[in-house]
Amino acid sequence: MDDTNSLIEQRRAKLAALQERGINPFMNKFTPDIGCGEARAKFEAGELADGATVAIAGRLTAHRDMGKSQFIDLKDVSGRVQVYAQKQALGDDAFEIFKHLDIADFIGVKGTIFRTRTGEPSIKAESFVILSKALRPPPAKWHGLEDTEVRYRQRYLDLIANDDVKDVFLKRSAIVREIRNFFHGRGYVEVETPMMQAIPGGAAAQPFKTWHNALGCEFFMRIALELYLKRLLVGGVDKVFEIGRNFRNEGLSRRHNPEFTMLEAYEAYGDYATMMDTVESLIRHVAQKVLGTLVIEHKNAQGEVYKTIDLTHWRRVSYKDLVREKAGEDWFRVTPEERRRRAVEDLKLGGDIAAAYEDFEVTGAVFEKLVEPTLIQPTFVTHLPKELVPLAKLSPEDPTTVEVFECCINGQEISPGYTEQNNPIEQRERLEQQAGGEQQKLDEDFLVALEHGMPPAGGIGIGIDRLCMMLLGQESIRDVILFPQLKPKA
RNA sequence: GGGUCGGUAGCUCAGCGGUAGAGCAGCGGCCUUUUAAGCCGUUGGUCCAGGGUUCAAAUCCCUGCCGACCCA
Repeated sequence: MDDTNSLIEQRRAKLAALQERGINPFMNKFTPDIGCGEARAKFEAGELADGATVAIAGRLTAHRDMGKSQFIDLKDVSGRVQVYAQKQALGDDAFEIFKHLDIADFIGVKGTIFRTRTGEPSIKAESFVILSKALRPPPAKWHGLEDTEVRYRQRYLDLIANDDVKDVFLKRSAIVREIRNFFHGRGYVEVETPMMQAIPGGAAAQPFKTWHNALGCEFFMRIALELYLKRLLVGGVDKVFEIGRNFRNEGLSRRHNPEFTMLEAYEAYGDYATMMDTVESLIRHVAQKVLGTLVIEHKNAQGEVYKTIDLTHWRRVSYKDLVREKAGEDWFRVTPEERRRRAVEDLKLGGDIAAAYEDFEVTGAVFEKLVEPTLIQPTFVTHLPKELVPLAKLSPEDPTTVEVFECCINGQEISPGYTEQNNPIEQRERLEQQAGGEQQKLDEDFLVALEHGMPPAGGIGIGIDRLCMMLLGQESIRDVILFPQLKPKA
């Protein structure tokens, strides 16, 4: 990145030449009165009259030199518009400078809008100023930028070169906005809770450690939002949500980034069933508002649809029924030894089942490896074994299970939801089991809060990154996170 | 952590033992309604890094770095 090459040297020489002429190629201020794409659209729609004067600004993305006249394209977030510069209109000196503008420079242009012979809405330049001289060449003209490493490390180049990438991130922003709108519309309160925690709770995951100098103690980056939001239920904030970053010190993959964005929402007097309705309504709302459809098509590079997700139908089915579909009707009636034998021999899960796995983990592997990846269409998997979920309440109909769901779409878990545990005594027992005897890992402050009384409540979490993958047709989490984690370059 | 693939000009890539290549971009020239403008000319390289084999290495071998995918 500290490299120099002839293209950079040329641009620096142009910069020096401009400065020698008394031109400042990094102007402090230029105020456009309309966006580039906006001007074009309004002209096409007849809202901007032929010959109207406009001031536009943007990045120069292409130029077509005609000798004594020149066409350039200017681009801003609203889109692209063509600018037409003539030597006789700008004058010899200014036109000479105009001709030597580089692709990627930012300029401001004042002129009149008109239509060229080929029908292109264009701005006939009357004057222009250089707003920011680009000292490096842009990566691509029409191939786009392909190098994944450059795309992720220098995402700004990806956004410049690949319009479809920019579209994904603009839509991600819209998705988050609509999530907020949805919850605000239902009377939820949005809050912010600590990211640095003395005891990282609410999930089973490896945390990142950090250190506070003045307090002289260790902190952990949060792995979940849950325990603080429940404190707020205790505090009387009956409908509460937070959208925030979680940090998990685990492997990176196409579906995992060390920091990822989570939504959690809790509603007093709700339960897992009302929260299923909430998740379904939320995702329908977001898809309809952002994408204008409930039928999501994932397309490959050739534009062919290879996967369709239909958000108009949401299946609700128990964990056990799904396991039976894949592993046999009598799966839960045979002995644990027989289940393990079948999983390893018949279902060929030997590589996924450790010798130390308990019986429920054997079934868990069947679900995770054979069921979950097949759940492309929206499916609420309900009534998970109680061993899997320490923070939920037992199901009265089947006390070996808890009142929870996992909403799976696109072959991955998008959202878990529970009838939240509010019995402080049972909660303590479950957390103690989970902590495995490490007393200092128990969040005593949380347990004290529960002892003060938490209303019965339903809660959900939604992985925003995975939701975006599903809605935006991206198969890698790195393509919905602007700056995904990569190993630092030496 | 293991396996597979990849790293060559600013970008996209070819070359796979015998002088470092193409298209586009850049630079110069012609052209005052073009739009992947066109035509003519032309510059540009630590072939990821280091070691080895060889008369000769971008190319074969080893090690390392970075990335993608698959698996754990």
